[in-house]
Amino acid sequence: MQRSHTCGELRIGDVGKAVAICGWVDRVRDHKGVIFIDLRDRWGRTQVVVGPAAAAATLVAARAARAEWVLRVTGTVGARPAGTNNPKLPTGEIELVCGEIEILNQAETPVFQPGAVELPGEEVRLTNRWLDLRRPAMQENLFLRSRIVKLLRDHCDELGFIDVETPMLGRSTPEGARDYLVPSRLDHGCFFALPQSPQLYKQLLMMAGFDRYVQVAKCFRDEDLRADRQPEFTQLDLEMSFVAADDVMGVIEGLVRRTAWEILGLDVSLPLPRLSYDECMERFGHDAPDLRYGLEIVDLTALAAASDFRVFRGTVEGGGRVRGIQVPGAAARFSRKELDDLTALAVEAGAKGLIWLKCEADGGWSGPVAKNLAGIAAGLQDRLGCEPGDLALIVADSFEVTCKSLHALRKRLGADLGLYEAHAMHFSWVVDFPMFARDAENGGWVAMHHPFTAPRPGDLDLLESDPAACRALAYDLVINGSEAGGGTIRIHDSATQERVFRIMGISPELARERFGFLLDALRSGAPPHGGIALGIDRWVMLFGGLDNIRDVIAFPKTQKAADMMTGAPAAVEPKQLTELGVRVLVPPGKPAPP
RNA sequence: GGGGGUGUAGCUCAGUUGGUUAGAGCGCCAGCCUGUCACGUUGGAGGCCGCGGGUUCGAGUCCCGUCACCCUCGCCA
Repeated sequence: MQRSHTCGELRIGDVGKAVAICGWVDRVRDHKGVIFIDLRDRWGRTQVVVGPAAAAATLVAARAARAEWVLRVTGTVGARPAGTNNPKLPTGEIELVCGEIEILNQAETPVFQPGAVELPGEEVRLTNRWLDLRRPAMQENLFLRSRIVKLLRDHCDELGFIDVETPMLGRSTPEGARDYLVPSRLDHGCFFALPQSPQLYKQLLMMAGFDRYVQVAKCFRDEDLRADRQPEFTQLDLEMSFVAADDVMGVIEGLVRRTAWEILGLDVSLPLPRLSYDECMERFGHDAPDLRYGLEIVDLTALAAASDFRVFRGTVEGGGRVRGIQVPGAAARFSRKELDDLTALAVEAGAKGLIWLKCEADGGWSGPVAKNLAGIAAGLQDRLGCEPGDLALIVADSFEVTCKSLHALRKRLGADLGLYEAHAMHFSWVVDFPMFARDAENGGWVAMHHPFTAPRPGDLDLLESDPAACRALAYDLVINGSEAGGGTIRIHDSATQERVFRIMGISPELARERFGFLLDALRSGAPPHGGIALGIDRWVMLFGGLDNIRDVIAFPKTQKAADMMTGAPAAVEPKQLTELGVRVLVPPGKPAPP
């Protein structure tokens, strides 16, 4: 070992010890007679002091040392002189009185200093990720991630789960997200797909009798990115046999409770609240509602039907809905421009407009259309629970549009009005999802979760007669308005599976070709089973109080799914393409690497 | 693919109504400094104003296009 201690380890009790530490030069403060060097490593920072009595070579090295040089320093731990302690550092009561400095490596002037106060732009951080990852904040994020992953694994291990790895090179299936494809060298024109999730493999492990499977699984989806979405991401994927939804949810609740306690010291009471999908859409307009604050949606359709206001009447007569939210005490807080911004937000979500009403001191409404609503003024106040000073925001449109726009407004207001504590955590389940949703492209039915989801036993009869009404044995874990996990009980008999395929327009022949192995396995003794996958990146982000998934991923991708550090994706040698039987239609602008 | 934001020194940013030589802080280089810890202090170097067109006597500033990064809608079983 080149070092006896780390840079975060030495304390007042170590005074007098001869030690050796290694690390990066965080800062040098050269006072001519005495030179201070802050040496930094993963564990912390220690001040090295080089006095005028130091050996000539040591003085030369200390004067030469620059930011991010890598040093090995030997010397004696000394107590700092009275009045020079640094209470900001855990090592602030001691310093390493320098004996010798060994320069392990020099460093060019860094593009930015990991210890700097100002955070560089993300482009700079991503191109120089190794520097960015030297920053204590980023190191903390990755430590947190490591702790959470270990905790999840330990918990599953204690519950008897077996960790099984599944292939990365699999078969493309048309369902779901766009696949990342890998061309086959031995079979030109054929491609592997990187897994969007190990879904079928883990079901087959149940059919193989493994009973309880878990994997920290890398997943790939070639879709556009978001602040909380990367094209490659990590799931805690698990599956259990002989279970009902409650059993799977129980395991996850144990994980939630343990993680919240060990990471945040938070005592989460179980069971977690459960909301049905329908209730979520009615009360919050979204299937992953942020329950850290109120601003629930109120239905005003019946009231609107009785009004003279043409917009309301027309919407109701057209089968639409009139819904709104009451924003307590907000009437005075929003200027005309800010209300215009809120309107723009609603319009962006598809609404034709936003009706805003301010509840005045005399109890009446004011606002652009207040006079049109005279007839139902009292009714509105009653339904919305508005008092003087409150603001009411109302959208009249189809149910879907009222959901989308009011959800957007709710989200904006919750954040802007500071309706929740910065560190608040709220965990809940959303259950009773519909089995199917309409395909936006061809109008057919598509699986809301995935095509292997079991319908509620009581809804089996609805499969063909009324697919829209059929509910699934599905459950999503929601943390702070973010989908942090989702799972289902799976279909475990081939007959039901084939029925579900058929509803989604997958013919028996197509089903056999693509999922023959699954249907065969289902017919060869498949136990009832179900499972869930947790988005680990999101978990770490949420438990770390962060708002960006890239900060919990060591080497993330940009919005164009590029790696700014390595330059991936990049062109390849023509020879490689020939070997793979691949021809590029539109060559990229950048030259192939040498 | 659509909407929005950003792009000026190594980094973070300012830059007025289009007007002379584009500034600041940090960092860098050099000098001074024996108790600092975001050390202090004096001096210095450092610019394709993302890129390409255009308007103009004159463009960092106005117009058009384009690229990159970020947020967002679509998309994400």
